[in-house]
Amino acid sequence: MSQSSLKQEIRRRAKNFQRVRAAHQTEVAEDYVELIDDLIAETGEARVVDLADRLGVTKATVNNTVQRLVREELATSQPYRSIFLTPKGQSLARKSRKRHELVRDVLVALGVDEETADADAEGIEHHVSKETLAAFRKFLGRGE
Amino acid sequence: MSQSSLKQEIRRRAKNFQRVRAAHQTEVAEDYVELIDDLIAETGEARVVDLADRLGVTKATVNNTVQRLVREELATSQPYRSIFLTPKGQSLARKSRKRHELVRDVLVALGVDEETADADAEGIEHHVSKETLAAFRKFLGRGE
DNA sequence: TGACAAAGTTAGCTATGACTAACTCTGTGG
DNA sequence: CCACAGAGTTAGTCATAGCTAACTTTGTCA
Repeated sequence: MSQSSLKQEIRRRAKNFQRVRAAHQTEVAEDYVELIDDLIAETGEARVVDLADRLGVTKATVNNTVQRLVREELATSQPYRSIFLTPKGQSLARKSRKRHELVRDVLVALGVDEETADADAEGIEHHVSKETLAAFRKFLGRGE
Repeated sequence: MSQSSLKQEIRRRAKNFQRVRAAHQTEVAEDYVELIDDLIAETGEARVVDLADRLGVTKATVNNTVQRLVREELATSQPYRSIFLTPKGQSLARKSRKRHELVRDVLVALGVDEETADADAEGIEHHVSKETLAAFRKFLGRGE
């Protein structure tokens, strides 16, 4: 490999690490909006205490994060009231859920048991590119 | 679903989120030791400046993280000298590389192009359980 | 109707992991 | 043999994301 293409390769990989780090910052938001959407569907409202229980964190942590979601215009909240999603938040929630299900289904198709597949999909889903999602859909025979 | 199994389900999912968060804390360490191992193999030594270039961060950031690796007994370093892995660090590096390659190969087998597969594997590899890795090996016909 | 439990909030702490800027050390080429 | 460029380090800042402890608000039921 030439000197210049070696440098290019190094830069390409660096960009990739940067992409992964960026994905991390969106993960939390995706997990929250998906859960908020679920809770509203299941119980009619999304409360701090329920998010805390389901995420395995304290109410204080949920509060902090919800404030970030509000700042990013993914959610709305009034003091002492339950949390709602903005249209932007809803669309992110649905996109996240679909992606989660696709990843889980691929894992199951590869022979992973359902519970493990669901658990692993939670970590994996945030790092799957559009191209890979398309390949997954094709693999499962769900159109391109 | 009964009340008690609903609660169990909630606890199970909370544990899973906690597991994913814990995985995040090991990701950085895994990326570093893998790169350090690569650099030593390729160039004979692992320098701060090369790690910084390849990870897309500054030298200061690399320094901080290397100190954490030393604290966790994954690496050793003397001031103004290059970085080495402890046996524990080497074993983590090799485990990480194998896992990365396995994930990449599965993605390629599913029809993802090589460059995308390698890029996505970087984010995904840290969230794949033993069970799923075993299923991947079986899927690729590489023994159980 | 008001006490109190449950829910929500706030304040203040920790660690990680990123940054810049300013510094020191190393080692090599003139 | 030493100047200086390049490498490494340190100090100080910021945001995220977690925690506990202490507080306030809400809403229910005796």
